[in-house]
Amino acid sequence: MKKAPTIVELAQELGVSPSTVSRAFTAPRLLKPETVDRVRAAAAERGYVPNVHARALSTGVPRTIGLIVPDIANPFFPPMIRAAQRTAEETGHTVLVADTDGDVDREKRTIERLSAQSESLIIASSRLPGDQLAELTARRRVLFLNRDEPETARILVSSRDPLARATVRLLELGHTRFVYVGGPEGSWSDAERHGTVAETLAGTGAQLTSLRIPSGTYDDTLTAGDLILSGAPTAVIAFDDVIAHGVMDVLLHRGISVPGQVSVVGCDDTIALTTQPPLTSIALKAAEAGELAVRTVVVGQVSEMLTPQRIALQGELRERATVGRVG
Amino acid sequence: MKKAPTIVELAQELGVSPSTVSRAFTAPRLLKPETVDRVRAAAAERGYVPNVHARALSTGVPRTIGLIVPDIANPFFPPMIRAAQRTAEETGHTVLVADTDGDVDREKRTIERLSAQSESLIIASSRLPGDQLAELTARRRVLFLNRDEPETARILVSSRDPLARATVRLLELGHTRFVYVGGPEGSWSDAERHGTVAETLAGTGAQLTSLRIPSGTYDDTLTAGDLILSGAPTAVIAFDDVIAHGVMDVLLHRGISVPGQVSVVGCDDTIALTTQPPLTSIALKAAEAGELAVRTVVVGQVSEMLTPQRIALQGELRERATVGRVG
DNA sequence: ATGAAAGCGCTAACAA
DNA sequence: TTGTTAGCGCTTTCAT
Repeated sequence: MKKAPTIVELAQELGVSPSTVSRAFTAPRLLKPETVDRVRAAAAERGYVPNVHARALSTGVPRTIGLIVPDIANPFFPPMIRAAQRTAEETGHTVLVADTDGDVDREKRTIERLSAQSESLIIASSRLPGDQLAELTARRRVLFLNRDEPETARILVSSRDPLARATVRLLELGHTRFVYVGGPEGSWSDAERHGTVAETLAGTGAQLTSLRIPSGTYDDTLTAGDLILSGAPTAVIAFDDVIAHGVMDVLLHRGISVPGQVSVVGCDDTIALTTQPPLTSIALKAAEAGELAVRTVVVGQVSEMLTPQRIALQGELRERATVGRVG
Repeated sequence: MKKAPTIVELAQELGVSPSTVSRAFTAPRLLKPETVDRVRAAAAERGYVPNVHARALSTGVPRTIGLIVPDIANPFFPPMIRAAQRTAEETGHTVLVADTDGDVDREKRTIERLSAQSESLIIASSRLPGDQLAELTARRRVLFLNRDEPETARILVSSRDPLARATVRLLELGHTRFVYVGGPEGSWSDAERHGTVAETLAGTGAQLTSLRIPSGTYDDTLTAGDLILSGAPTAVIAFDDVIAHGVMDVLLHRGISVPGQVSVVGCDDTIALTTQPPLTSIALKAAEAGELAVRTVVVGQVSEMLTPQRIALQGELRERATVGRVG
């Protein structure tokens, strides 16, 4: 296997100094344009690729951004990861993705491991206790996604506005008995969604019953059918589309028509999932969050911590066919 | 921001030489056990983490494995990526995942970029022309996933055996008119599945019609409804579950019962997707492939190319409720 | 069993 | 505009 040439070899072949070769890539404006061309041409021809490790060691800044997610197989994350990687490319950064399994210990270990080789960390849906987050922020350049801890830099993929809008819409259509079917315990998203529905309904006289499908699976939603229907709801708002799908099938099995008798609203707008009739849902700004996260951590001195700020990216209501007038 | 100590600082504090600290991690058997303990304890306490860049530069082997996939958002890949990362951890390797968008140029650039910082490359569903693959294999330590190029090291996530079994089963149930609804053009999986169905049906007198939904989307499958049904099939075998789902809804819309009048078989066994009745499908060994891929590239000298070999991991037929006697 | 020293490939003062 | 030189943090002979 033929290995790529080093900067020194290239320099010798060209009869210039190593610094000249280096500068042709890192500070071309310091060189005579024709020198830059000559070096770059030779580099391209010989297949020279700068060694990231040597560069990182020399400059002290690894052009790497660590991205930690609880579960890469959760369909919410891949679009975010993609967007982060595309954005990082623009500034020559590499995104190192790691998966914690939603496990706190694993998350801690992953943070340790990635810290050592990244200039910044982006942590999604962190399960770390609040005090540890604060401590972490003080020592590392870190940005949180979907974790709303005061005094930290964070970006939230919010469904507040569109969900409030959906709830108001249901109210306008005459709905009075609501059920919120929540998802995993301790999730910021679940808390936000539940809170939004509760706040919007407060003082309207409408009744809200809440329950939770901790696993978030379709099967468990089916199992919880009786519970969901016990309050004879006219509208069901689900934590996400998978649960909403389960709710629809519970309804279907009992001959309850959607949206004729009961309206259903999902969240996440997972396109892979196609229900009959098409589910009204909320499209989240996951990709935008990934992009913004990278842009945020890439600016400024790597030796400085990120300025604490809270950015909430509002999703969009996608009105389809599962919401109708109460009747 | 307090930065992690280096090996030299740690050595000074302990009153030993840098080599001793280094050896406590890389070659503890050369040291007196009590020295090892002392160093490790101090390291843990001071939060010492070896600098991967320095290590990679010094040893010449970056303990990094590049994993290139066409689309991280394709539900087939995340489980594979997860498994690869978990396995890589065992040997202290890091998996660097990159996404090519299914674009050949981007794939080439990604290969260049990752080669420079990885000891091996695992490339899934490569779109590169055959001759370039050969050239690449000669220069880099690379393993292919789902790309069946002779003379290369490759692992194939196969559905041949289970799909042949499903086809035979349909034959036994009296089916005679089959339709294969294919997926993306040029995909190895699609070719294998189509080929398996065709080979199994050959000489049985059964009739096979084939078409393709290049986008692989649910909506486009719906649109192709007339085409799919034009041959009045009694059994439809779909490239994947998304297409199978579309086929089922096409059937549903026209009042054709499943499996009463038409049987349907999917592939991939995407659990997120739950059809009515439950879809008979084929579970693929994606995670196993990710694990095996890492184990394969991790062994041996990094300066040597991988020995060409073809490993096919057979999936499993999951018989559910969409296959029945021809009626 | 441990230390001293060289060097991995690159960048960044400092010189020229 | 270009060259020289000294590290970056670590591993690894070679000494001791």
